[in-house]
Amino acid sequence: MEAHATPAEPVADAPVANAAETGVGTDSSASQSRWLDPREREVWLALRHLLWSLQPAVDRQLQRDSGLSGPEYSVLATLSEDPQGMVRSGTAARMLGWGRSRLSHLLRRMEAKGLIARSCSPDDGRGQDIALTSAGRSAIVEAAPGHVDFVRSVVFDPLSPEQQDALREACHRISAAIESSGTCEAVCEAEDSGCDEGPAA
Amino acid sequence: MEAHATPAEPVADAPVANAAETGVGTDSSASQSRWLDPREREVWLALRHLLWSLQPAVDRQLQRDSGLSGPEYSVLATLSEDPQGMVRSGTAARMLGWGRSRLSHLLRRMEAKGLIARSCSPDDGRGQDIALTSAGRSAIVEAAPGHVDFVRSVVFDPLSPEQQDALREACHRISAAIESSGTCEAVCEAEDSGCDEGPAA
DNA sequence: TCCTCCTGATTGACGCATCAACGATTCTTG
DNA sequence: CAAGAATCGTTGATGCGTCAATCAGGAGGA
Repeated sequence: MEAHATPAEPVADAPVANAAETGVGTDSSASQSRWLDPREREVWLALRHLLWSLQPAVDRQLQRDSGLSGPEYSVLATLSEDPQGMVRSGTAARMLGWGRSRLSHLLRRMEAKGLIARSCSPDDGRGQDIALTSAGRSAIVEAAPGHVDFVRSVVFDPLSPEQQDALREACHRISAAIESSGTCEAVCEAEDSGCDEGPAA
Repeated sequence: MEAHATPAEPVADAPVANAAETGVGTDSSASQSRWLDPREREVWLALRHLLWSLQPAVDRQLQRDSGLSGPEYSVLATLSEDPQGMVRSGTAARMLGWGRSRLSHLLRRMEAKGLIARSCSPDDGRGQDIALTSAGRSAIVEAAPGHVDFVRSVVFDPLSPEQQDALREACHRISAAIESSGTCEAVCEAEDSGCDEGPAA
């Protein structure tokens, strides 16, 4: 059921399985890291399962119903937020919390598909202005309702408001811990962005 | 701060932003999907942020401290669970909740690195037995403690036991909703597997 | 002005995931 | 036993993400 790279109580003195998968408990090894106890293990497995299934599920719904990949949708959504439907590449990368490279690769493919257009000369000769094409706007306008419906059916419908708030709080705390652990990178430099006003159809 | 493909109140009658990013509210569009209200939006953004940061963080920690990718670690962990350190390819795929193709590609690379070995003849001529090499076993044994420490520091330390349980429950519910939405695939067919006993060093 | 440094963005290489198609083997059934 | 079907695993194409290297434009100082 839970399946997935599941752990296994190794041996020795270490309480139980490691993070979520392993089976290498033993006593030797380095560190005196406390293994996860059964309860913690269940928590981690549940979270792990969510990580492995939610993102792909969202992507698949978009792909299936709108022919857009998750990242493409994110870019189009970001552009659609802007009154002009046009933002600097670097700004978009910051808003998305992505690295420039990642966005650049994606924009190349999206430009080829006609979803966005790049005009290379702003006031700063280095930047590029990314603009939503009409095809891009149609795509996002058509994809949004289904996306919202899906998210609602998958994360909101099965949770009570209290559970939703608890989830938000947990997410915030974990995210904060990740950020102060130095183990992130592009995702962390995000700054501004809020919600302007959507141009819409 | 939250940044990320953030929404934007579009226009019209629709309450607010869509799932988490968009800006294409409008009144037209199809469906009468209820947009997310501000509170829901916050929940979704927090979850979205977690999805985008936790998995990469775990992968980076593994890569940095052990030279293993996340998927590689999962495979090694799965093999290490088995007393023989050897399982059928298809079985491993089921335990991991992965597609056969995905595993096959990964195994090819792992075999090239000497982490695992494939012996092609079991009782069933189609299958392959995947075995942990000594190098593979060393790798997982060395990587596990750091992995557990990281998971502990990032998801358990910042949460009270009550919050952890609430998180588990929320994850279960969302995962269940995903599975009954038909928007998953390989991840969902998992069956058996629990925790045997770890072979360890 | 010229040189240096910083920033903005692209590129190529590589690992990774999905999808569709393909051999291969085993099971099933007439 | 001999199709035909289901299963196992691989492969190739393509999209996606990261990293390191690179090019291009702009900013500050001598």
